[in-house]
Amino acid sequence: MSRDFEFKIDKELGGGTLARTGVMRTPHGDIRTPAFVVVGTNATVKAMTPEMVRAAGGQAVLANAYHLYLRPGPELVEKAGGLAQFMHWDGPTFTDSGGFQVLSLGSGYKKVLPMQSGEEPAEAAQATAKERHAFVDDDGVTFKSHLDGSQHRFTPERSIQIQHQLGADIIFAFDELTSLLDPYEYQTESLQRTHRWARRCIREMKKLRQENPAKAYQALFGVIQGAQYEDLRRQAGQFMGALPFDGYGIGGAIEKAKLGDIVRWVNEELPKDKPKHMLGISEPDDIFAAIEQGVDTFDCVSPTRVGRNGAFYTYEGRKNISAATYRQDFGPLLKDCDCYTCQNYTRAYIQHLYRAKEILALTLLSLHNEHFIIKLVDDIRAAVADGSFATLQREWLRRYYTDHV
RNA sequence: GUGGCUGUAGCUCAGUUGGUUAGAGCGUCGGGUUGUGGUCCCGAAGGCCGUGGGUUCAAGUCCCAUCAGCCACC
Repeated sequence: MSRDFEFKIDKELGGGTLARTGVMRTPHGDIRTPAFVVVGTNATVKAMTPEMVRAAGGQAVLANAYHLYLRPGPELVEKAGGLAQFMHWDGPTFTDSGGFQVLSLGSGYKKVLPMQSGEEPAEAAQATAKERHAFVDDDGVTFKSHLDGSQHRFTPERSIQIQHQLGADIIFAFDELTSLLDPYEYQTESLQRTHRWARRCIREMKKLRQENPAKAYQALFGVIQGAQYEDLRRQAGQFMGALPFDGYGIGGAIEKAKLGDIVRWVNEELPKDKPKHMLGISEPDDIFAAIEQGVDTFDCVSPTRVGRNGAFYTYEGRKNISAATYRQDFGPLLKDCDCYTCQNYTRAYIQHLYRAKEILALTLLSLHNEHFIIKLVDDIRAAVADGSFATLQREWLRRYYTDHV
């Protein structure tokens, strides 16, 4: 347990929900929760400067051990003064363990983790086997770099060592990602392995803290797996909850329709006073569902990724800037939005930039999207605090998902 | 003027010895991307195959004429 990390719950919503507001205290600043953590995998939020991330309301940034291990290497980041200093971000940072990436990037991401089922299982499984670049054994994972195909190996110890060098405030235990397509027997076997790995992560963290007291500030979050099975998720919650983690990440293969249930099962088992981070979500309905069931922080690549592909968020749903109807639209992306993009640029101009493949388009769209999602979470936090969560959820989602002509 | 080359989707081009509803890339129009490969994927629209004749059961493909562009030589 880190002595420099603290989580305090301010307000619980009650009424059959697990929603709450709180504050995470890290050595590099506080995070008011629920909070959306901005993803900066490669020690950068793609297309945005840290000042822009801050202006968009971002409180914390999450980078990735897998990517930074491959390039530029954790030694360099450590030499630079750690992740935050290296990337010029003066706030809290997270790093993910790389457990997800060694499997998802190596073996065909789309095939491993379908958020919405609807794919032919046989076909998908075949593709997974064919493209497989990663192999799991009880000790760790051997995988091939997506950059140059070179072979590497992560173990729980190695992942923690790398994250220790990267120096983020909050780091994650090394876990095994399974696919919804894996049979129950394999999910069970994998879960036991993830739990053995969790113990090894704690042991390695303890050792590193003793060896290097100056870096003892890092908080370690355990990751809950268990796929779509209630018994496995609850079992994971009980097992991991008994270990001395500073907080928990909820991960793994999650079918969209079951997201709320899965989070509830897990959070009913985990200690209430520990912070819960949900890995990789940001669709508005998912955000509401996760917060309702007690998630405190989450992260997602979506706002920047969809932005780089021309999409922008509005209260009436997601739109595409390349749409012909915006050719002569001299209004902002979103009326009454107070982000830098909407305050200064028109849809017509941003469409021109996007069609001309100008890099500023990516920046302006990413900034708006990050701001939009962050503001949504800020509004939800306020609604949890004043008890209006249910009303906000109902009205916000109805407006967003109704077909507007 | 003579000889040669080229005319197929908005653009650049493929189209076998003539053989079903003529294809690709880009562009256009629309959709997708949830612990990030500025990647990529999925749909759709769009073509009197320069024009007119001819041969043939059948012509983008072969023949003739004609128009346009390019090149070379007078």
